[in-house]
Amino acid sequence: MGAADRFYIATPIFYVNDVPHIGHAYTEVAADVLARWHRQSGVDTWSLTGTDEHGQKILRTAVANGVTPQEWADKLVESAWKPLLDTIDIANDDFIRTTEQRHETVVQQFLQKLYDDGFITEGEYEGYYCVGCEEYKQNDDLVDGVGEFAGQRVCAIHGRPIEVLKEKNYFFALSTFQQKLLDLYESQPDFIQPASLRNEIVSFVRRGLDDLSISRQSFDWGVRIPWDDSHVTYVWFDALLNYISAIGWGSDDENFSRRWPAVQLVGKDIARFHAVIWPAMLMAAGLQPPAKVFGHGWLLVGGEKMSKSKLTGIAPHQITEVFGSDAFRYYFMSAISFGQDGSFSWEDLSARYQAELANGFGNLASRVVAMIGKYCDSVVPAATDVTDADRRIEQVAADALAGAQRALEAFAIHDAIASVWTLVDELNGYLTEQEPWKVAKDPALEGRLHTILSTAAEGLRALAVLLSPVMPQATQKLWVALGAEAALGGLREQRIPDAARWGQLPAGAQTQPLGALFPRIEAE
RNA sequence: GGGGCGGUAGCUCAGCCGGUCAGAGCAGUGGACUCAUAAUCCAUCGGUCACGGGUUCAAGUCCCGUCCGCCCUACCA
Repeated sequence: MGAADRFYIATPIFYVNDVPHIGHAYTEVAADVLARWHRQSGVDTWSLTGTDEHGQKILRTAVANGVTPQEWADKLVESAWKPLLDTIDIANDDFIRTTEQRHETVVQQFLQKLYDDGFITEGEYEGYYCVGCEEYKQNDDLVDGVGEFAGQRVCAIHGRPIEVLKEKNYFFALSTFQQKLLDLYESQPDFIQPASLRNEIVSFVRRGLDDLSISRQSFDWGVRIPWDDSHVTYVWFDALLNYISAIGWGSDDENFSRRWPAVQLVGKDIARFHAVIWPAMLMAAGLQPPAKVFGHGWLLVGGEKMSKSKLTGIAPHQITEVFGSDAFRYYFMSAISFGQDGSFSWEDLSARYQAELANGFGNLASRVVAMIGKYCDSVVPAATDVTDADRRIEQVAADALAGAQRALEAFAIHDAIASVWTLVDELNGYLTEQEPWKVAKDPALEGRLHTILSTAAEGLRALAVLLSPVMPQATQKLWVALGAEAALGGLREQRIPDAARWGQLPAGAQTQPLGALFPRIEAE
């Protein structure tokens, strides 16, 4: 099976201790739209997401809450992360947790293989250790001391001097992969996208790589190092392996070779792990690197990256409760150039909802379905008197599809939506020009009336298919209202490449009343 | 300190290799229309493309400098 026939997309897995915010949701929605689009294009598609549950932070919060780390993780997965996927209507094929047996087994197998092949060596890790926190600190976590500790670097949390501690660690020979990585970036220029991120990564790798410490001795919430159970695996090394553990590496070779390699969708902050460490790990194990690492931008609130400490973090449900999940998906996918940072504001969301969804697409659906109800007894009419104006709609639909496919290939989700939207705009203009409400008054023009409404209904049929990956709920309602569910089968079974083929919605299909797809939202 | 990205109409942003590139959407204004969620359609107002130099026949578009903003600098999408 060729690369074009299959599509495996993976999101980063959520660190369970985080609080879900719209940034997490943004990544998920993007992956979901890409997956749904490919699936409906007839591509053998698999989409994966999940949770990252090991590490000291989780251990500590679990202890603070008086439960075991596993219980703590279980609780967060069920109360926060799986509900997030429902909130934004994600249709993932699998959900992997790093505490699952299927994952831990793979981590150990993988480590053992690298160890046996000489890619893992013993070394000594030297770091700043805060006794209060009971953990090693990065330089960022330190501040200048005051008072009796003036002149020293101290822990930002405890304000006390840190100790320099040494610990035996196992190291992954990352440094030996520098040239191989550079060769990869060179031979596969779109391995890292967008280009700005690629440049960043390339120059980072050129500066040289250190071996990576991949084990910890100071706590025990993690996957045991198979040949030395006094160590647990470094969380990132553990977490990255989810992308292959979930598809059966080491246990189901057939499925593994069917799915791998993956497109990795990541926030640009963790691109380094995915575009440097991860491919190196795979190379060490003799596996193909990911197909692509695509780094999307940040959601900015008030011009700055969202953050909890600045209280700009927004929970996805705050948005979906007001506007619905379709609007959430549409807004972030259409308003932001995928790959670049984008501003979020309630005002912008609200304005676009009103202008584009309620007044644009939603109202178009309303007026067409209402006219078929009113002038044609709720039966889709036949196009018997076709003019250039009607053919033009057909052409716009074909162009919209072609443009969307081109854009999607390049992961330009916003451009794909814009291309589809040309059909929304064209249909609204078409109705205004054709004035079916006037044509309806003259019995002699019945053929034209039917043709106009048939064309409009057919256009809506195409829109329902093309927009279903972005707005599964509204398009489903429209699909049923058009009588398409009964006449053509389920919306999800419709093939995107066929979406612009005219004349699919048969004359005689029974339409049903359609409530507002995107009801007006009164100002709060 | 080093690195990245950005500064284009009131707002959010397109503008790839320099030559209809001064644009889109929204907001504003005027008009048309009534099938529809007072919605749609047409027209229109609006910018010395951050600032200063330079290269060029020609520069938002390349080069240098300055100012401003954001981000990264090994474990936050």
